[in-house]
Amino acid sequence: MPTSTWTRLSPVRRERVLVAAMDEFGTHGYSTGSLNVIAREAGVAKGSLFQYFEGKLDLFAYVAEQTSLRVYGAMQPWLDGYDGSTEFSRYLTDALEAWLDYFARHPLERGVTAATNMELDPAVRNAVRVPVRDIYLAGLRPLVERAVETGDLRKGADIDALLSLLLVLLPHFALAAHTPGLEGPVRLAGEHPEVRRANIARLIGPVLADFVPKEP
Amino acid sequence: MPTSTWTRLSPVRRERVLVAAMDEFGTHGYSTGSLNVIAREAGVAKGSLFQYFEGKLDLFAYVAEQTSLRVYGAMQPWLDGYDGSTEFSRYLTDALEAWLDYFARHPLERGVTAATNMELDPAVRNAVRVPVRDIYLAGLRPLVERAVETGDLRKGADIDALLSLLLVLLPHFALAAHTPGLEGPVRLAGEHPEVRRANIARLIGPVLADFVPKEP
DNA sequence: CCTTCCTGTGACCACCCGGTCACATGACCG
DNA sequence: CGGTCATGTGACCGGGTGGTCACAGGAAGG
Repeated sequence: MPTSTWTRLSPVRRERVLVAAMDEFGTHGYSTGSLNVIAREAGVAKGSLFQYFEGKLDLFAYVAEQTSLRVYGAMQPWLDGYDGSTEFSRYLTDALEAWLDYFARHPLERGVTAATNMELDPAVRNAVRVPVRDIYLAGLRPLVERAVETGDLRKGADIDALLSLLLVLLPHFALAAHTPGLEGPVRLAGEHPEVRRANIARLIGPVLADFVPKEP
Repeated sequence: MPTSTWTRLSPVRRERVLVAAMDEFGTHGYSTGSLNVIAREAGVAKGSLFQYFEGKLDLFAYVAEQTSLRVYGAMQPWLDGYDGSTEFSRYLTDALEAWLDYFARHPLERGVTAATNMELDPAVRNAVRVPVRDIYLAGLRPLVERAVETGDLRKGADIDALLSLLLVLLPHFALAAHTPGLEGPVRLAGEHPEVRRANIARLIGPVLADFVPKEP
């Protein structure tokens, strides 16, 4: 948790520090990220960082939390906007396209998401990855449950299984296009938007097939 | 690539260095892993490491390659053993159970696999993750193609899509049970083997549903 | 005016890093 | 024996790390 000094800070100074930290941690990860660099890029003395946060881990946890809130906020219209008026697999393809676009256009958030997902140290992961997963779950579960209620997903569908699969696929989709070695034969960084959209459908379609109602 | 000195080394000494490096990199990852620790744990002078490898990255790449070969070798019976005599989803569930067991019983290989998958630095990923993905693909594609030939998977199934999904799910399955924040609601670290097996089927079943022949 | 409190600062600390290199050891060979 | 070569060693190097702390500046309030 940030100190009370941090909360009293001028918004511009806060933003400068936050952006510098997102950039550094997002580019180099937690352990390799440097507080010296963050302070320099933010135009702030290193000592100041320790007046705002308890230490490196505290700062990283704050950065991860703020980032996931930004991402969550950007996707909120999609989470709220599902009303069963379109087929669920069509809706999900649209949402994933927006999801990919968001990370393509927000490299800072993408970097921090990558750093959060790829952190190895269990202590750091517990401080950072576990809370983020719970934020994802809190957003996705109501959506899926609503889709089952409206009959857009099959009654009796294994909701937990679908959520588990989405929790694997969402970060993958967000990062695969920009992370060497993550992409399989079906590419998500294709030049043409139409190709990319078709490929999203190729990947998510089969996963959903067992969850949608069977055609009579 | 290791130096010629390395190849001339006594097997015991090679193994001591390899194990120490797997342990250190597997526990702390590439950038945080320490050559000092590796040398100490292997009972070898630090200078010797630089006679065996060009530097830290060369050693890590070697460790990653050897590890993926060990893993590949352990799964080879499964890759070769598929003969279409059992339903494909049943076969894959069995294979994934063996996959999970292997990593549960081989913490060194699991650690290195995690470090390989979670490395953030693009230069390191290109040296390490991309080759490993190609090894996976080279093992999986023939298997899937064979299953389509035997009719165990639907004719005209989108093989590339299935491979892409497997490339996401396999490392996830290997690591989720031991990595905080990776597991979704359907847990793979369940105490009872039967529960774990059922959960594997809950996750892989829906993914395969669209690829198997439709029941008449 | 002085005092008090909050905030900002960067030199400084102990520590660890990857990498180097001058030297020791010892096997092999003429 | 002496000479050569491959190998092993660890002190040493420059550099970067997270974190600390004595001090400076300035606003508020008496």
